[in-house]
Amino acid sequence: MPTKVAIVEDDRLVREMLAGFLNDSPGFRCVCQFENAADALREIPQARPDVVLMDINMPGMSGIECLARLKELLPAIPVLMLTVYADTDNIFHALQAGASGYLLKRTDPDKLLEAIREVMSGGVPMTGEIAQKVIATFRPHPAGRPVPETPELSAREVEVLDLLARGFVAKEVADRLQLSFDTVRTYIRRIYVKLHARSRGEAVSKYLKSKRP
Amino acid sequence: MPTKVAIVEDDRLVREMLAGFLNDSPGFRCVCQFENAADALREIPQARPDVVLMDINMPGMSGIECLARLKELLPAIPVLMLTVYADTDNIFHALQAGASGYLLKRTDPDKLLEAIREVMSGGVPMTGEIAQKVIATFRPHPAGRPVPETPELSAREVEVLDLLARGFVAKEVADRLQLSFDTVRTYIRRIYVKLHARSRGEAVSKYLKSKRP
DNA sequence: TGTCTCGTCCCCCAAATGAGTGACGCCGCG
DNA sequence: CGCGGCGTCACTCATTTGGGGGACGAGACA
Repeated sequence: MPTKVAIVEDDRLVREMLAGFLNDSPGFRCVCQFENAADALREIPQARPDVVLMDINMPGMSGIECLARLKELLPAIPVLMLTVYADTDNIFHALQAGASGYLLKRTDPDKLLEAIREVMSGGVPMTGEIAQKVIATFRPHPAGRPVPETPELSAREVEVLDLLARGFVAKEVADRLQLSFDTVRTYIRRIYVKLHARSRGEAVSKYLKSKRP
Repeated sequence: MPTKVAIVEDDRLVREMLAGFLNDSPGFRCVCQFENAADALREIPQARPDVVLMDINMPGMSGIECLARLKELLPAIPVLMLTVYADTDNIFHALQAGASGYLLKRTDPDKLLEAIREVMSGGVPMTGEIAQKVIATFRPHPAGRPVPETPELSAREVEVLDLLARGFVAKEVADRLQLSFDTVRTYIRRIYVKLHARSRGEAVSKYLKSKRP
């Protein structure tokens, strides 16, 4: 019985070429394809593929969000992320959400089949490029601790974050710290990048947790 | 030597009547008056009054914010809050920020002098009406614990807050919980009221602190 | 029975936020 | 000596938020 593959990819061309390629490869079968995350979430539980190939950049729900939700429905299903970008942030989020592998789209087709086989046998395939970034993320800089660390915020950033945690809005922080509003917003943005956060709530929560674990 | 009083009050009429009244009262002296919080913050450290009468409702910086900052500059100076509103929220914030007393403006003038005397001798004067609300705030409902409690959030509210702490925005929370966007916002608003918070950051911070003190 | 809290949803509005850019000077590390 | 990180500020834009309302049914509690 061939390995049943589901494809989630908004670009029709890429999607169909991928499906075609899989169907031409002995031992693989594309059993369903979706052009958006919502459809995928709805149909995949019925389709019961063995593995999902998921694009990250899609209009509407992102592949990472889709991955996270899919994992709630079907925790066991392996999902391979496919993307054109090798940016640390997406990698981080995808792995955190339970991705079973992370491939760049420019990966050559044979490697893709290999990766699917690998994932089916419990591996976590990723290109060397990605693997490097992954280990970099988990080992901040020097002689590393093995756990994901809070990237160290600068003193100013901590000041700002602390005030945010105490309920002040950006404008009030600016007043208090005698800074311009835009400066404070710059800090907040940098904090988000460092903490992999997207909102006040997440930043504050990670900040507090890093203080008292 | 008379007690030196500073007045912060935007309403000119009220301010001057108050000053006049104090200056007519033996043992009291209004040494400075300000029509806004910013001026007060700038001048009060120089003027060195014995006590500050602070209005809450002022355009621009509120009396509570002014109080908080003043306390950073001069932690020892007693500040009496004067307000027309007896709403729990302002009381809560003012006391938290270090107010030494909380009077309603409709308090009769003699009581005001008495309150100033009381504050000067280390007391925390407040009208009975206020005092009631204060104790109510510190003792949620039944047979009370003496410490300020996290008002218990409902199960749904906790669910929402938890997702907020994990970085989801209201819309995403709605999707995840299968609720309408407006419903989620209603929860968030109720959470703010219960937690005396004004933002994601403050709510999340109080929530996490209540879980691990 | 009346009054409350919940859970759910709806509307409006002004202000705050996030995101994307861009810029400039300073400092430290290689 | 350049490059990156930091601190500082500016501008634009769509979206989200916070803060007001109001509404209705289901239970709880009195």
